[in-house]
Amino acid sequence: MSKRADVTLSELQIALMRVLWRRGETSTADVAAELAQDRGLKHTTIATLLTRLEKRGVVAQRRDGRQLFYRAMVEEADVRRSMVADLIGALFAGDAQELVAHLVQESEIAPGDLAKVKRRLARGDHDAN
Amino acid sequence: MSKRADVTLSELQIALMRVLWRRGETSTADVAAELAQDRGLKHTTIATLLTRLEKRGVVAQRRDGRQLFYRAMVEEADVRRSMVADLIGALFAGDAQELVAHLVQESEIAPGDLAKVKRRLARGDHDAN
DNA sequence: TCCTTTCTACTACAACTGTAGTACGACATT
DNA sequence: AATGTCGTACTACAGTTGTAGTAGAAAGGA
Repeated sequence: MSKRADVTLSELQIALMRVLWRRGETSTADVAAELAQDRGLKHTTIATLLTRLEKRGVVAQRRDGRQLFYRAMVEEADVRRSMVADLIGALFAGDAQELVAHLVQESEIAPGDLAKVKRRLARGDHDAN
Repeated sequence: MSKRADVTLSELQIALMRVLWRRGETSTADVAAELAQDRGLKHTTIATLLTRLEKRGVVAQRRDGRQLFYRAMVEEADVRRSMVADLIGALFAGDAQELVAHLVQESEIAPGDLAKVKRRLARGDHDAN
């Protein structure tokens, strides 16, 4: 009935997904090109990763000739939702306010920025700063 | 020079640590009692988990007779710091403000609560609501 | 038509995690 | 002393992740 809730991915898997989120359907080679660049991973490694994500249903593959194209089956927002919720559950007793307090205390964010974020969201501006 | 930075723990490992954070030095049996209760885990499972955390240096053990007592070697704040930083890095392009925006958009927190958190921190009140 | 390059499929392998079972020594109880 | 109990140490085993190598088909070039 609701969204496919639990999508937890590793950092590397998220990096893979980011490529697909940004570019839409992408060939293995193109994904590999970006990741191999940034992280020195071999093409076969990327191919393996993509195959596994496909097996999990996180991405879907389409074949065209001998090439495979992948596209994301989960949205970035879904992954954020479930992973943030998991973190809050595990580390902040399920209380999101505690997480915000942590961010301020650890100087991850300045107190004044809270208001800034609030204002920007109030404006319906979901992006800029 | 700085704090032992990278402490990433699984949900279950965090649950273990929470016991140690709350109770200080605790015997295997006592940790097991709490966790076995909540999660239906066997004592030997908890013992294994603790041994592994000890090997990683996350906890330290002290032997008294045939019993082992464990205590946390990392603070909860350290774990929060590194895990939150990892999450922000992986999922919010390193921008903590984006995480806060996410919390508000996904209704994990009400816009008005941002101010509330801010006020309470300004008061130096690091706990209550 | 061969040789080379390109891709995918399959296999491999070590680390880490969740979850226990078993063996064995120390203690407590008859 | 004989037994049962408690607690630790060691072993096990499947699933996931990071990382790749190799084989074999296909496509492109010379």
